[in-house]
This record gives sequence, structure tokens and C-alpha cells, in this order.
Amino acid sequence: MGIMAPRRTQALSKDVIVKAATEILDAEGEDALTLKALTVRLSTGYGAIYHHVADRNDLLAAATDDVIGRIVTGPAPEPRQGLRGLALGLFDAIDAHPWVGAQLTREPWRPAVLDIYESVSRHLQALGVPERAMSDSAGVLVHYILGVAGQNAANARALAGSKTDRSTFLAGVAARWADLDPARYPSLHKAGTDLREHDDREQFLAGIDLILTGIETTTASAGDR
Amino acid sequence: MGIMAPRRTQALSKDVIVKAATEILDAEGEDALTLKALTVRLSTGYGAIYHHVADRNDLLAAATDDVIGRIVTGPAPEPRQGLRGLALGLFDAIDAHPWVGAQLTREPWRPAVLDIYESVSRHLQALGVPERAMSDSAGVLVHYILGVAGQNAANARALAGSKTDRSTFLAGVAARWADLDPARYPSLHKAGTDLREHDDREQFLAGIDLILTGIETTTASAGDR
DNA sequence: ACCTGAACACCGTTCAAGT
DNA sequence: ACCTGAACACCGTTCAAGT
Repeated sequence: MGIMAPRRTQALSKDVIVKAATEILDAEGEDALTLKALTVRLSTGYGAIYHHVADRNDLLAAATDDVIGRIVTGPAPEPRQGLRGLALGLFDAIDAHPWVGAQLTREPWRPAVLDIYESVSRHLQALGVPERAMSDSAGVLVHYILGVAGQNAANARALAGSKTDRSTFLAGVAARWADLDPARYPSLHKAGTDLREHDDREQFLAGIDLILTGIETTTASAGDR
Repeated sequence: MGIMAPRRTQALSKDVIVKAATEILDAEGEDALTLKALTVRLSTGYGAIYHHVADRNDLLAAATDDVIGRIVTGPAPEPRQGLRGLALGLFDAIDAHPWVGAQLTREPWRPAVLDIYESVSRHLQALGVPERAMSDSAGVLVHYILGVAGQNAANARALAGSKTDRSTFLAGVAARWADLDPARYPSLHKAGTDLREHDDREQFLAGIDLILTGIETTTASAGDR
């Protein structure tokens, strides 16, 4: 309740800024993260932020690295379960912070994606995938994970406006598929009518399993190439 | 060479606008597509464009639907080759128009992604994938394709600024991986030193094959579930 | 070194006015 | 119906000036 202009009590730092940005992103979505909103939340000026952070994109990337860095794990006792655990951890993190999904596909050379690739590679190694098959195997898994991440981000963006929750949203997608012209989209039309309940977390894991089976089958039968 | 203000000779239409937008996107990248740039290129005003098009995003989506709609194919004589052909067609299209890759992950309920999903489903059906495995199988393939699409878009964005071409860019990525701290990123470090020449088109196809093998192995051994 | 905030150079979108 | 372009409401970023 002083009379003077309220100077910040907590010293500004990149960490503090990234944390504030993360809170805005989680609460209000990607578009809500404006420099203006940050200055208000941190009761500071634009220059103070730019003193610690290169630009808005640097901020998004740093926040993404933070989230992913917490998920990525070392090798687990049982390799296949370890890989499934890593995949689910990433899925849940991206589900909780959908803006991460968008950012991952935007700057794939930043630590976040490197951490994912590295962690996937280690699990594959523990699984006994031979050296020569590593790059293709890790590649397909990482691309799949990033693909799902992007979809989750898109869904969240669509969800942000409306008031519907996730399961009714997915049911709405199924309903829209069912409404599609059966002549042009026969498979989707059928899928839409079949697919009343759609658990995309389970489907994500089913995809991981399909890919792992493909890797195992291929490397087991190609010992003599 | 008339004296009067040069009224447009060609009538404006959504098609004409989308075509102009595509040319700008291909030539100068995603950021270059501004409404201002469009009015200049079409020698018209903002309102004329908004009369045919809902907003900038509608424009990007329509351009994406155009590109993808030309690629998507019906079933081929040999199903597995047909699927590989579809995948390669999509890869090449996204390689030629990287902004498409970004847009696909942004609005997955638009015709572009529906067409991809539908086409993948048909090929899988021709391949003999049973009904109950369709949604997981098509899902993993589509997510993988969209993941690669997103990466291509990101690479193109990074490439846009610099003058390097694609192969030297990918070599640069490998070099950066090799430079990574071997303690924190042992797998990536090793991959970077190994991976001198990296053909991502070939790796994309290898991923498709791994997934197809996984689908075939899984559905073949699960006849009794 | 760290911070402030007015100013700058851009956006997408609207809308009263024209043909 | 179709088009024009000034005006509006926003952006991210810079920078001279302060402490």
C-alpha cells in the first residue's frame, strides 16, 4: 500500500518469465500469450522481458523444453513397457499443455525434440534393436509421436472456443464423419457410425504397439542383409 | 495503357484468389501471404477478397485442400505398392509445398486430412486389413504422415531464411547432432557422426514399411481375439 | 545491469461508400 | 452483386531514457 510506483519485489529472470508464460498458455491458450499480457502479469515493461528473452518464439520454445524435459526418462527395467511409459508420459503432457504439441512440430532441433529422440533411442537400444535399424526405428516413432502431438494441439485449439469438453468433442467428430457423403468418404462414413466412443489415448498406444511390432518383426527377419 | 484506373479484367472468384495465394506461398513462404500482398497481386481491395473468402485461414485451408485433393488416389492394382505410392505422393507434395504440412496439422477436420484418411483406409482395405483393426491401422499411418509433414514444414521454414539447399541443411543437422554433448545425448551424438548422408524421403518410406509390417504381423496373429 | 513505456512498423478485418 | 480503400483494433519489437 505504498505511495511509490510498485517496483517488482521478485527479481525478473528468464525462469520467472517462462513460468508466467506457461501459466498464461495453460489457462488461456496459445493466442493469449501476448507480450502485453506478460507485462501485465509480471507488472513490468516490454524491455525488461526482452532483456531476458530473445523474442516470443524463444519464450515458447523454452516453455516447451521445460515441459518435455520433465517427462523424458532413462531406461526402465522392462524395455517395451518403458517405451510405452515414455510415450504415454509424452501424450499426457501434450494433452495437459496442448500448445507444446504445436511448438514441437515448429522447432524440431530444440532440446525438447532432441530429448524425445534421445530417450526413444535409448529405449530401443534396451529393446535390442540393432544399430543399423536404429535411425529408421527411432525416426518413425518420433514422427508418429509428433504427429499425434500436432493433432492434440489442433483439437485443443478447436475446443478452446466452444464450451464442450473433450469426450463430447470427439463424439462430435465421429458424428460429423458419419454425416459425410458415403459416396465420397465411404470408409470415414462407416468409421463415424461405428466409432461411438473414441479414446484417443488408447488409440495412441495401439499405434505405438503396431510400430514396435513392425520394428521387432523387421529386425528379427533381417539378420542377414 | 488506358487512362482510367485499371479495373480488373478477370472476374474475381475464390478459385482465382486461392491460386494467387498458392503462388505466393510457394514462392515466398507462409509469412509472405498477407492480405496486402494479395490485393497487390490481384490489383484489388481487401473487401473484394473478403467477399469470396471467409478469412485468411479459410484461404490457407482451401489452398491445402487443392494440393492434397490432386494427390489422393483410388486403390491400385497392388495394394502395398499403392499405399507406398500414396505416401510418396503426399511426401512429394508436402516437400514441394511445405506450408501444406503446417496447415494439415492445424485443421485436421478439413477435406485435406479427410481425403488422406479415406484414401489410406481404402488401401488398407484392399490390403486385407480386417474391419476391427482399421481404425488403429489407419490412425497410425495418418498420424505418421502428418508428423513427417509437420517436420518438412519446419525444415522449410528454417531453410527459407538461409541460402543453403536441402541436402546441405540436413548435413548441417547431422553435424549439429554430432556436436551434441555425448554425455547427455549419446544416441544422437552417435547418429550424427554416422549419418553423413541422410535421405529423408527414403527414411519416410522405411517408416511406412515398418508400420505396414506391424499392421500385417498384428492382424495375422490376432485372428482369435 | 536492469528496467520503463512511448513509438514504430506491421498485421487481419471491417464497413461506409461507390459501381 | 461485387468491389474499393480508409480506418480500426490489434500485434511483436525497438530504443532513448531512466534507476
